[in-house]
Amino acid sequence: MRVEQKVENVWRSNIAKISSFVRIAEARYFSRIYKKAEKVRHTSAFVIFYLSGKEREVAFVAGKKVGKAVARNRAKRLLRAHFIEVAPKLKSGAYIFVAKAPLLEMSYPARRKLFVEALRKIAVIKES
RNA sequence: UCGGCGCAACAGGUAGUUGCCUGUAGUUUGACUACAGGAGGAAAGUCCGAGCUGCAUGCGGGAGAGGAUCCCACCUAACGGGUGGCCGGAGUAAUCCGAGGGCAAGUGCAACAGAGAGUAGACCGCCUGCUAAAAGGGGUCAGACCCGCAACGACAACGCUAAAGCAUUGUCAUUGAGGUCAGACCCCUUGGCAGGUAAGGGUGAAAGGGUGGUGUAAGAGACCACCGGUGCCUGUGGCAACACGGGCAGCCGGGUAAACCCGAUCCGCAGCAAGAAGCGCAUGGUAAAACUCCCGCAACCGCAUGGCGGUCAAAGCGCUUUGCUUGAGUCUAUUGGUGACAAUAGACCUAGAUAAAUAACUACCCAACGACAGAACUCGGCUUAUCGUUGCGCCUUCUGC
RNA sequence: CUCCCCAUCGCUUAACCGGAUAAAGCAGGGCCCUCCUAAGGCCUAGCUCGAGGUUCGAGUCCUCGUGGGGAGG
Repeated sequence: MRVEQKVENVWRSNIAKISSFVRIAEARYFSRIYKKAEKVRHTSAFVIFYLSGKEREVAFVAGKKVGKAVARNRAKRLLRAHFIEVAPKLKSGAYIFVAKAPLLEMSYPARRKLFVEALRKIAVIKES
């Protein structure tokens, strides 16, 4: 219930909207998704956590291992850019993408292929 | 020209597709549309200085603790920053570098080596005196002995001669030089003892001014000349640091304060996770405070009232709003100044996010995938990281003409 | 974001007020001992986070950087 309330607040304040997905901003909500994630997909460049639900929520994370501030920002932007491409096809629920260091060294086709394949493996892309 | 030095600017661009943040306006108001704007020279490290905000009533002052700075003048809101100079060092030069007060206030430290390491010091050396019955060398003197030599004399023998005499041999005596032995005296060297001496050697990172002379037993600032340095007085130039001189003085008092410390100057402390407001939650009568202390004034409270004592009532948690971007602002021109910078005029508004916005992809340009790298309250600096491109000014050991 | 600490062989610690060839234990390598191993004995390699500065001399003092750690919602 508490989490739902937080989500309401986020909605009301009208911040951080990406392609009809709302950004996740609450630290406790993050750890909740990490623990209860229904599907977790590891790749060489990033990790995906997915928890199904009515709302459409997303977050992009880059830890200190990725690099300095510039590298972390770029990693999150790359993940966000790929996410926007496939966002309309995704099922509703909470997504968290955690970047890893090798992401920055990959070329665009390789990144895109890896991203789409990973989402398809956990079966969250609606077949249309 | 090669090479080098200094200063400044830029930090990929263009087009298309899909997207992000903020503001303004509009609409069918939890959204959408249009327009405008949207990281840096270091945004970094957090090393300094401020603004701003608070810190047990406020204002003012003082002391202590603690910290910082240290040639001079100027610039600046301020600074430990900058500019110009001084001094010292590097370089042919342009130019660059320097935490650059005080160890002739005190206390401490200097391993090893060395005689001695801070009121200096005698290891070698140099010099003086004493010692010697010690050792060696030299000189003088007189003596004893020795053997042969030389000279001269006496005697004897033999030979020659008429004789004087000559020659040879032997013995003795004298003299001379010589050798050996022990002795006396003197000198030198070595040794021992007592001193003198800091010129020289040697040790060390460092040995208590340097060079030459006088002087002395040998030496020494013991004395003298010149040079260096220190202190005091003083002249010229400079705002000053200081520079160039003159005179006097004692003879010279080494290094280390990024050792304790002393002196002068400056600083109250904490930080936007400061602080303020709203809504909600759940407690609570003791917890919470930002270096310590003193004085004065004012306000208020209490009391036993010309005085004495005192001064917080909330702190917390969750969310939202605010602080939050117009400011010691930026650009241009002119003037003043060697310069940092200042003044005047005009123009401009230039990110304010909050899991945190500038992106992804395609094509082309260029030698280049492009360097270092992402605002988080805001400024002024410093330091560190950095692929390159361009412009301006300057130097001349070297390369070429 | 702000404010503080720390750094010595592979690991855990020493090194006094600046004076060494930087020390010890464990771990490593070699040899001895043993039928073999363990234990034990002997020997051995390996370190002051990096760059400057102060000093005659720096692990120690100072500055800058690097890498760790902590506190504040």
